[in-house]
Amino acid sequence: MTKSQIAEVLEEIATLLELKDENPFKIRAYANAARSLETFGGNLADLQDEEALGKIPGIGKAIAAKIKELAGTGKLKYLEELRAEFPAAILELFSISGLGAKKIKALYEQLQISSIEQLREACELGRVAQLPGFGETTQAKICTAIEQRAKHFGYFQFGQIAAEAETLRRDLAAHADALQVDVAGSYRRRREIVRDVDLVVATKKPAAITEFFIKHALVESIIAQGPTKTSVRLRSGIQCDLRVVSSAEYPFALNYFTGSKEHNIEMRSRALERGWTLNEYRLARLPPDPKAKKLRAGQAVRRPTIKIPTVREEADLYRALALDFVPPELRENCGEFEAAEKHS
DNA sequence: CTGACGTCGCATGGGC
DNA sequence: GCCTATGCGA
DNA sequence: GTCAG
Repeated sequence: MTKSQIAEVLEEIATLLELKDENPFKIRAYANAARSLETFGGNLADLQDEEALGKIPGIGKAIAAKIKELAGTGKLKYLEELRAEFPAAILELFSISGLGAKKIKALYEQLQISSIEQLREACELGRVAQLPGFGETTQAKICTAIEQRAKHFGYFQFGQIAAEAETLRRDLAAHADALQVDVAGSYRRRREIVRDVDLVVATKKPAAITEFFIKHALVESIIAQGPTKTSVRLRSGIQCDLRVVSSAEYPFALNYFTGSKEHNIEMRSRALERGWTLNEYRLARLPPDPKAKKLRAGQAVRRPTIKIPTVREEADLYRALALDFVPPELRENCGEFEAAEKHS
């Protein structure tokens, strides 16, 4: 069994544990282990060497043993047991956007729904809307989500949507109230496959930008709309998210929404090392730690906090974290930090 | 051994 | 109609 | 379930 196949198994375990309503952190532990194994570039000569496996971040004793079993026998008792608790097809329901473990579980337990086809039928018969926690609106949304999936499987080729993305960026940028505009997300990272288009706009008039956006000719329907975040469906069928922020927040939002998730985690952790906290809006001083107090009452105990540099553009943020600028294409936490590390 | 594990915006359903 | 807890997605 | 303190 290959590394990727084993990672997929760990993903499946995470999904099945979610359906079982297991501890969310246990679920994430499996998902993290899957990701970690997948991206682990090190010399893993032997997937059966539990000791070596345990050294991979996110993989401990329990998961190392499971990987060993998989690598050795091609099977996993634990997985078989989990699978036995649900019909095999039920996992495809997770590909309907808007459906998560909780809703899928309810549909399964109360209407015995375990496939997309069964779900479509139940929606058309109006049965889904009767369930507690569901309603007419949710039922209708599920119907359109099923149609969406049939058309695109939820994925798009970069080239398929490049023209739309650029048009939106250009038209937003031409708006008098738009101070800065960029396409972020996996599109900015130039991934071949993208699931949505993420736009970030800096403005002093969020409402004006949002209104302009939802009325754009490329927008087919509105999925969600709020003061800072708006999601729409474009004519091509792809989902497009608009984030509206202030100029001061812009570099942070652009960086955050460009990702990748793994890259962001590493960025946050580098900020932490310097006594800062990084999120999609700002770099700030770490809030006072409640238990690091009490010593030397009366005296201000100061943490080795470094003064926060001003960040006006994305490059400033990398500079603040003592990194060379990392081009979006390389932001996958596959060695870019080692490469960007400034050895002083 | 024990506590943390990211966090927040939006839509919805249901109770008032 | 308003308020809030929950699920979902990112 | 994994990790750091």
